[in-house]
Amino acid sequence: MNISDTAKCLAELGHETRLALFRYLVKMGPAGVPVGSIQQELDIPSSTLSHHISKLTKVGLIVQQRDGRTLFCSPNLQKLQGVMDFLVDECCQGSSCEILESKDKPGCC
Amino acid sequence: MNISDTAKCLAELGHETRLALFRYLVKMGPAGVPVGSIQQELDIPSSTLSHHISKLTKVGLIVQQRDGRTLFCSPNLQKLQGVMDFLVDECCQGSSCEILESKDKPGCC
DNA sequence: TTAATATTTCGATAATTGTCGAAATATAAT
DNA sequence: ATTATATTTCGACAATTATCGAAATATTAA
Repeated sequence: MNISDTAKCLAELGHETRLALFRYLVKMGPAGVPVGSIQQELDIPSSTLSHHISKLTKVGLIVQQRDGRTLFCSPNLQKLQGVMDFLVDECCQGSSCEILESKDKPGCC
Repeated sequence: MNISDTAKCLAELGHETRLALFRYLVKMGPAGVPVGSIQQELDIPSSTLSHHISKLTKVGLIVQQRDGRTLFCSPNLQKLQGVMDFLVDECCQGSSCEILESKDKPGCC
C-alpha cells in the first residue's frame, strides 16, 4: 500500500452512503450480497447505488462476482486491513507510546 | 462513534496531502509538531496547510496546543482507533471469518 | 511602540463529486 | 422471439472542495 492508493480508499469510505454500504457488506460476510439486496438495505435509486459500488470496486475495497443476472458484492477485508495498517505504519517513529495497542509492530507503541 | 462522524473523519483522511500530514504527526508522536515544521515537511503554501489542519482539527483527528506564537499539532490516536473500530464493528454478523485478526471482539472473525 | 515571526482568514477561481431519471445492456424465463 | 429482471451508462445540473495570494490577526522581541 502506498499513500495514493490509501488516500483513495479512505476517500471512498469517507462518504456516508458508501460507508453504510461497505459496513453492510462487512456485516454480511465474505459470501457477498446481491446489488438488489443492497439497494433494499440502503433505499436509494439504482443508478446512484451503482455509482457508489463502482467507486468502491475501482479502489479494490469491494469485489464482485456474477451469478446469472445477479451480481454479488463482497468486502475485500485484506484491502481494508492494508489501509488501516498504513495509517499507523510509522507510529511514533519507533519510540513507545501507550495509545494504540502494540499489535506486533516492532518498536512502536 | 456514529456513522456520520466516522465518514467525516475518513473523508478528511482521504486526501493525499492531509493523509501525509496526519501520518507525519503519527510518526512524530504525541508531543506534537509546530505548524511551521509541518509546512517544511509538506512544502505547501501556509494558507493551504492551514486549511487542511483546520479540517483535521474540526473532526477531532488532530488536537492543537499553543506555546507562545508556535502552535503544536498532535494526532488524536484514540479518535483514529475509534474510526478503525467502527469500520469492522459488526464484522461477519457474529459468525467467524478468517480474514481480519480476531482482536478481542466477541463473536467476530 | 515598532518590528519580526507564526498562523489564519478572506475571496476568487478551478476542479471534483453527488444525484437521479431515462435509456441501454446483459442474462434468464416463457 | 418476446418479455421480465438485474444492473449499468449517459447526461445534465447542483453542490462541495481544493488551491493560493494578499491581507489580517496574534504573539513575542527589540
